[in-house]
Amino acid sequence: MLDSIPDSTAGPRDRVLAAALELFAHRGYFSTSVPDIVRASGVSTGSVYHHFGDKEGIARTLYDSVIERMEQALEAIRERHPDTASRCRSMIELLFDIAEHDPDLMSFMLHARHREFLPAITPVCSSRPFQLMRGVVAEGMRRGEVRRMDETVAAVSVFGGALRLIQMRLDGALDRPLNDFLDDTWDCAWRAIASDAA
Amino acid sequence: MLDSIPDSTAGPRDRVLAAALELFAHRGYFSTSVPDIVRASGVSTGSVYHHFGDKEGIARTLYDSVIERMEQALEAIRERHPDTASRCRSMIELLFDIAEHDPDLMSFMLHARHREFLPAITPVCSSRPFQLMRGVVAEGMRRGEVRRMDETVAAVSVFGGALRLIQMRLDGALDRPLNDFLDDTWDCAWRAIASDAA
DNA sequence: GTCTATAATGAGATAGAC
DNA sequence: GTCTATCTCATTATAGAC
Repeated sequence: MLDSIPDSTAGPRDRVLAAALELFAHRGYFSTSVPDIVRASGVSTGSVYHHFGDKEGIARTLYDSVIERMEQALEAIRERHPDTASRCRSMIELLFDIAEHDPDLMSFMLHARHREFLPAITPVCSSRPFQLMRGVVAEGMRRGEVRRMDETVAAVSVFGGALRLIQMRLDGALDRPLNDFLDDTWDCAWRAIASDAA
Repeated sequence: MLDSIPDSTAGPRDRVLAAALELFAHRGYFSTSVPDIVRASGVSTGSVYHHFGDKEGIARTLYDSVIERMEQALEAIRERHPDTASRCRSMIELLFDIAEHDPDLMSFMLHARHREFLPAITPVCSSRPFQLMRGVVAEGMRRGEVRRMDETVAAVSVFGGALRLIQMRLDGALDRPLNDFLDDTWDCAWRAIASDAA
């Protein structure tokens, strides 16, 4: 699993990141001011600017760390599972777990409009974690586990439902935990792209 | 189809809305200042505030209009098509068309973080258009056209892939028009939820 | 209803002591 | 490295003539 960013005991850098993640996830980047982060983290303005340069630097650091940890977790799944179906299922399970266990992290990663405040960022869909997920599906297609079709369509079709469900959960539109829906979600996801042979 | 909001010939109200839609879609709500809207619309600050009260009022008006037109278009599809499969397929087709023909509108409707600037708004997933889409799927389940499962899961599974693909297209991560992917997308979407009997 | 000019606020960022 | 005090400036919003 992903480790959460530490909060109270850690150094100022991590305290700022933890506070920023929570504030960004709940109010959004633009509705969070640097003074808000200063208050919530207990770190002074000067220290914040010393470590991160500017407000955007906080968001960038957070984004990079989130993306990297996500990628590692997905890569670990890819290595542990040999076949495409169990890889994809485990990835959906991971996403559900993170969304339940660390909703702020998932919220920041998923629905934050990063382009609005991180000008040089690549679109979420092109980020390395998503590319990795797409790669798994593409490999499944070469192996005959996934039906022949456009690779992008296959990738969005197998993960799109789960991502949408996560978004609903984060928005408070779903009362029960995501795990309750895992079996149904996975059934739909795999039917969408599974090879007819299998 | 949805009518675009008028731009140059219309009254100040519509000019402001058209300019705001474009600016919000491209830069986001928070990166768009009222002076930006004033410049782009050619309507004065005073007039803008006279009509909309405040900046949020512009976004709210836009949001309501977008949601309502969307709902009407979806409802028209529901009335025109008797069976669940052709209803869902037409809805995906509609979404693709809007995303290609009026990307600003789709962008504002889909990826705008409305909660960040419209405090009282209901989550996108609970908006009436989405509820309508969900209702169509639920009806299909009662009729036996859609497999028995959680209704929410069925709804996100049939539309999730298409929505994800639209997001990629809006983010510039997809070079070809969405229509090129319609058949593959629909095939996946319907396999995900179709009753085994059919 | 529409406009220009302006007020008031709070933001991001810096200076400089410790 | 950390802090407080402060600067600068763009933003939202208003006032009041026409």
